[in-house]
Amino acid sequence: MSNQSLPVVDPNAVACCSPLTVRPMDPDQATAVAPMFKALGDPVRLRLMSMIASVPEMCVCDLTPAFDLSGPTISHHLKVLREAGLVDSERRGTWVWYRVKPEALRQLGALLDIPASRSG
Amino acid sequence: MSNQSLPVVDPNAVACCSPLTVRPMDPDQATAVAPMFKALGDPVRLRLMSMIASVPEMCVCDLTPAFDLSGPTISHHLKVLREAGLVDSERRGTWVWYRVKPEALRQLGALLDIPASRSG
DNA sequence: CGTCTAGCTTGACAGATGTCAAAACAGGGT
DNA sequence: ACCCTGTTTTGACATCTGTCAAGCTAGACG
Repeated sequence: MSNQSLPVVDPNAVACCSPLTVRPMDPDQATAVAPMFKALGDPVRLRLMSMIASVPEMCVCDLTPAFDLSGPTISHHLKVLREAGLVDSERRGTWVWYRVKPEALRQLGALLDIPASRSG
Repeated sequence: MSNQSLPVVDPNAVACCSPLTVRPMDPDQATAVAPMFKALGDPVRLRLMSMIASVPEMCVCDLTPAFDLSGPTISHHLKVLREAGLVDSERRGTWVWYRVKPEALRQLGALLDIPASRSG
């Protein structure tokens, strides 16, 4: 199989991530993306996300004590972020480390972009 | 009262809207912003938002028929978007028109920005 | 005033969500 | 083998959410 005719930019991907302000989202894309926004729609998860995003990676053992919440609850919120595709986790020895998935952040950011032609 | 010593940029506002990736959000900001993400965290509302954002303003009468949902349900979702501060509505005669609030979109977009220094 | 249309509010209900306690699981150290 | 610590899973429960039907309000037009 040759890759000689692969387009440089997948046109589907362009439609997929063009800003909200450019064209109405099709229902499938909305269904795909909504869980990411939903995952960020809780104050605890938003803080978890920003704590993880502020550093290369973060141990659960450093996340949990920042909240007045039980370990299982933090674990639950981390699972929601993970299943939304916003973060990845990896166990190394005793501790579990979380990292953001920058491409997910970029996709959401792209959706919220306001093109220069609409900045009024 | 003179305004001679007003800072050009409110330092609080900077802290308020610096990207997630720059520093952990403080709990108050997370509580303030999460409802906006939450409002976008439903496929119907995400589509409504993008339909409204794609044009200067949009009549409810043109939004409702785009969904297989009752009028009250659409009205409910529009109320959620309105109370999250993402859109404004105005009645003019028979119809009600919805507009996006660009500054809200910009605030969320800014939070998701990935600074050039972190683009790896 | 009466009536028609557009949109919102209320009430009800099934299903989802946030939380914790208890139990289970994973590694490390003794 | 045993326990200790860190993390996740399970089960339970109160609250929140998405949806619709029915009723209500606002404006246009006779």
